[in-house]
Amino acid sequence: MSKRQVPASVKDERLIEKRREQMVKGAVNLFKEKGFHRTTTREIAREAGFSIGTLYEYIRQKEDVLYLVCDTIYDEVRERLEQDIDTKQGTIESLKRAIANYFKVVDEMQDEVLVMYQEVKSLSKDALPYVLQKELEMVGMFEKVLEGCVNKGEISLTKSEQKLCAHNIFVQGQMWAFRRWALRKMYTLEEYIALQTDLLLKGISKK
Amino acid sequence: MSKRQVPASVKDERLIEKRREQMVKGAVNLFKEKGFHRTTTREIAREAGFSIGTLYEYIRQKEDVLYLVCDTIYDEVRERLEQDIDTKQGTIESLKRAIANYFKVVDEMQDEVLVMYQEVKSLSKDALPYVLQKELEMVGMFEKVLEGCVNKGEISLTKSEQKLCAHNIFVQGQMWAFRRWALRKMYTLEEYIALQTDLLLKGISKK
Amino acid sequence: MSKRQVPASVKDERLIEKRREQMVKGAVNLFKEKGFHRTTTREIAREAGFSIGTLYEYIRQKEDVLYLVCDTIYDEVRERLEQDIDTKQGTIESLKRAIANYFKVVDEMQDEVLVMYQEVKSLSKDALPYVLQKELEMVGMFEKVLEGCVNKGEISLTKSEQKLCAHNIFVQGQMWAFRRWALRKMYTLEEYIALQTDLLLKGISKK
Amino acid sequence: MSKRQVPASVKDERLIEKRREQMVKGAVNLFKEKGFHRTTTREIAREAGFSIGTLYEYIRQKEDVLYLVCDTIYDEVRERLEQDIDTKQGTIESLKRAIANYFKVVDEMQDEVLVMYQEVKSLSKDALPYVLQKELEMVGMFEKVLEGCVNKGEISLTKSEQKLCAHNIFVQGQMWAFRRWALRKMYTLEEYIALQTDLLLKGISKK
DNA sequence: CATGAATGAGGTTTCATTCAT
DNA sequence: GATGAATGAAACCTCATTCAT
Repeated sequence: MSKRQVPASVKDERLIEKRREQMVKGAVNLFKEKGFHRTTTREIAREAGFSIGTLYEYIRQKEDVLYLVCDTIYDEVRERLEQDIDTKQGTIESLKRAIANYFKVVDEMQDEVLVMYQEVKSLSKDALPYVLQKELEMVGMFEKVLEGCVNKGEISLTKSEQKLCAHNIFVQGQMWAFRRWALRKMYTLEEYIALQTDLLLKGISKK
Repeated sequence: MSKRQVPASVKDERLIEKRREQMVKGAVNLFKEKGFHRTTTREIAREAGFSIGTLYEYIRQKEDVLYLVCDTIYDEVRERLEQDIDTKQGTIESLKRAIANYFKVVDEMQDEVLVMYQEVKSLSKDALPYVLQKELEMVGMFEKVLEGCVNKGEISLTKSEQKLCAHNIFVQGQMWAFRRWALRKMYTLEEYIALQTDLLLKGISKK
Repeated sequence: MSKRQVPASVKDERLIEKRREQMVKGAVNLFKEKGFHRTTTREIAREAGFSIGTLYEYIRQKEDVLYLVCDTIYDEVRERLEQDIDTKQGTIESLKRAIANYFKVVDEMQDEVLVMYQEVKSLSKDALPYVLQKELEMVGMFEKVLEGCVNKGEISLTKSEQKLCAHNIFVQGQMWAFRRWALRKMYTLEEYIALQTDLLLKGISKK
Repeated sequence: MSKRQVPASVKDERLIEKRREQMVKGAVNLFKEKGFHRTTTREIAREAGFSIGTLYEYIRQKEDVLYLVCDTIYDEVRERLEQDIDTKQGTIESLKRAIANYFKVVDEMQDEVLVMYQEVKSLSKDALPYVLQKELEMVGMFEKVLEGCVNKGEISLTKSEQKLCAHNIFVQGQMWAFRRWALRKMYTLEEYIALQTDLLLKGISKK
């Protein structure tokens, strides 16, 4: 499944990219504050720095903005993950680093993660699969890291456990954004990383 | 923080309860399908089986419906949890049962949990705290169970770990609802319960 | 043109009178504050001390309340005028007394006068004539007093001037209510009475 | 106290002026017939010749239309008064002319005057002062004329009497609009002017 | 005779989208 | 390629009135 195209009336590809960047940037700010549905297209245009007419030269519908926003955020998160993760090393240490780095990315992009997290469901049946696919790919990255560790004999997990574990890691990262109302009162980011890593590795039962 | 009151024009308390039940039931169905914002008040009224005028005899604003929906769902989930959970026993077995029961409740109420999960953020600043409070109370129940186990020496966790672990359990239950698009393809409920419980207890690192 | 009947479902005449009194009293308070259109029938019922259902046992439409209000106020103003005015005496003194008394009545009933003044126009084409008729009757009282003075040779006015002068007096009384925002800052009631009487009698041109 | 601004979404000032003119014109017609409260925003838009959406590009609330209507009418009345009145001459003749002209303006604009007269009270507490201020300015114009006459020794009035007299003149003009149901049956405009001027100057008591 | 729950027409307002300039 | 005025469907909400109890 490749990238979903959002048609524009304008031809100049360079310009399209530029305008859409402005658009997404403005939209994230607004969605953060009021959510997708309470944000108007006029506000998006104004925040992006151009007119409502221009906005519609680069999208067909309001929902396209949401898609672009989600798409952009996922791309950025993934890109930053890819830089940090070494899926081949297969050491506990590399797993820990992957988790820590991912949690840090979430922390730095918490607004974006939150927005995306809360608004994906507003995407049309048409656009949703593309975004979910991206999520699966990211989960897949953690799966790879785990697999590496298993292969190296550092940990022992069935395929099923690997997959679930990858989902857990992914969700625990998002948790830091969408449950910050509760977690932030209790932990710093570093504590959160340390605790989650520990629980993940050792479990809770006595040895 | 006690229950937040939604004022009604109608006086008969019995009737209020009955009508609101109809209302919530209808609303959940609609929210499930189209989300809060895409659902109109007229649709809610129709689905509930009465007129738009009558709807507004029992609420002041559309948002009140959302609050009542969230409130009702939380109450039901908690009620069912309370029946099943034994916070005093302090055995690993009782912890497992608590988790399994909670996950089963989430499974049975997956539509409701999903709705609530996705729409809480649409609540006004005014209503949100009441709902978050309820969530914390439920997390607190798992904390108690964990504490019981610690006290009995069955497991060893710091206070901090207990709290985080309770959050994790709670979120992993919700996960079964909000990530069913991915999880359902891989696991049955029973498998999910078994795997999560195992990971939680033993962790992933080799003994 | 006799009194316009507002039909009631209830038979007991005594009761009708009592309920309508309550109704008018409550309504005047509300109209004073928010005007006829912004006042709801429910509010009228509540302020009157009974239920919306009961209200509609004594009127057919909301507008009937307005008619009853106007009717009642006019009757009270006229009644109080009739007590004070001596149309036969024909002295300047009696004219002065009539004016002073009328202005005092307006002052005491300023809320009612204001309400009536501002809301008559909301009466239906059907009810309006009855109320205007009452107004003409009151103007007629001043006309009589003026006529008395003319007949006694105290003042000299043509029939036309008498009529207009009566209107002027009547409106200058209402003025005290509907322009109180301006007049009250400049005059006490006594000053207002004295000045208006003086201007009326002597005019402004040098003798 | 300067002009109260009604915000528009449209930027082109020329266009705003034009559209608001259409709007006010249509609204006066409708208010004349059914009053402010019984006129719908849709009707106003249709009468003005554009869509409901366009209407709301030029106002924020229905009440803004009423404010613009009142504002416009006052401005027009005043403008026409200013053209005619010579406040400096100080002759009885100029006073008579001022009154006659004012009464003629009221006669020509009787619908507008009536509308404004009956609906000002529906203005919000926010907008009312601006309109009352305009009324005071117009009263002030008559005050000036009277003052001129006093200074020239043509008439003799105390300051207090001048002020009241100005109010009387102003109200007697409006009377011709709001009591036309009674006055028109008795007098032509010319008769009304002649009689009121006469009564004003000479009073009613015998010389 | 009194009540108040139910109704739904209709009010005001918003806002995604278009299109002439 | 950019603008922003115009549109009107459709949203939320109110409230006069009815009628079964």
